[in-house]
Amino acid sequence: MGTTKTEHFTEKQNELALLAKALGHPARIAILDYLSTVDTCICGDIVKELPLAQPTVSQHLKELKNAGLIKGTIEGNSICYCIDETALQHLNTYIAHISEGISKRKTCC
Amino acid sequence: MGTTKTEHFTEKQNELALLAKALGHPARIAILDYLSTVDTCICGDIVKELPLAQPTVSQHLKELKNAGLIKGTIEGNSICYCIDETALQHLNTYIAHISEGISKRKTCC
DNA sequence: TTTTTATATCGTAATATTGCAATATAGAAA
DNA sequence: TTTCTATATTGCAATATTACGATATAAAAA
Repeated sequence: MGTTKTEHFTEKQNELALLAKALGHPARIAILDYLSTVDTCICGDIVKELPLAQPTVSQHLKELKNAGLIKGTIEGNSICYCIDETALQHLNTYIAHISEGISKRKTCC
Repeated sequence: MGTTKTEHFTEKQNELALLAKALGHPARIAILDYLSTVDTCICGDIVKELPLAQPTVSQHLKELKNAGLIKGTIEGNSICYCIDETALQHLNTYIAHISEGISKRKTCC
């Protein structure tokens, strides 16, 4: 065990879970926070900003990239990372969908 | 290691990460999906709905409850679970905040 | 070319998560 | 009370995540 039984759930449920999972670490939230406040977005700046070693930050960046939450473009020697809003909008749409669903039911608890 | 270094991040970052983490499993997304479509919300129905054993579902429900995403009320013999929208709204607010931050910067990548 | 600078990957230890059988608990029904 | 029904908890095996030192890679600078 320790393995999520993804095969039993819908593709959408799995996708949303992966997206949320990528947001489920304070370092990754901190990275998004930082990226949303700066004009330039060089990887090295993120490493300096976070209280974690460079390989650890690199790993978190990879996970955010895998989830589609950020994208990176090579800029000479270094890499420019920035937020891809599309993925975030998916989450927002989902939450809105759930809220709408609830508003159509009787409140039970 | 294996332990998240929460002490280095802000309270808000940690809270949001915990919230997102709770959403970061397809079974828990499936539970929210289900709760948003039914009027009654008896725990047993959720167990029947999900392709997981009862103890596993119970564990997922506990995590959703810990994150404040659902609440449960005792209803005689059984328990009535339902979504608490407040937590979901926190996530939505955060995403909106990030989006707003981005729109104020020059697009870089 | 050699060296520096920036980032990624590998390997690994510590810890967390997932899933379930077995069992506990507690209210309802008999 | 005894039994049934609904849910939670315990214990454990399998796997995943987090963090980082050491190392690789690759472009820039010297």
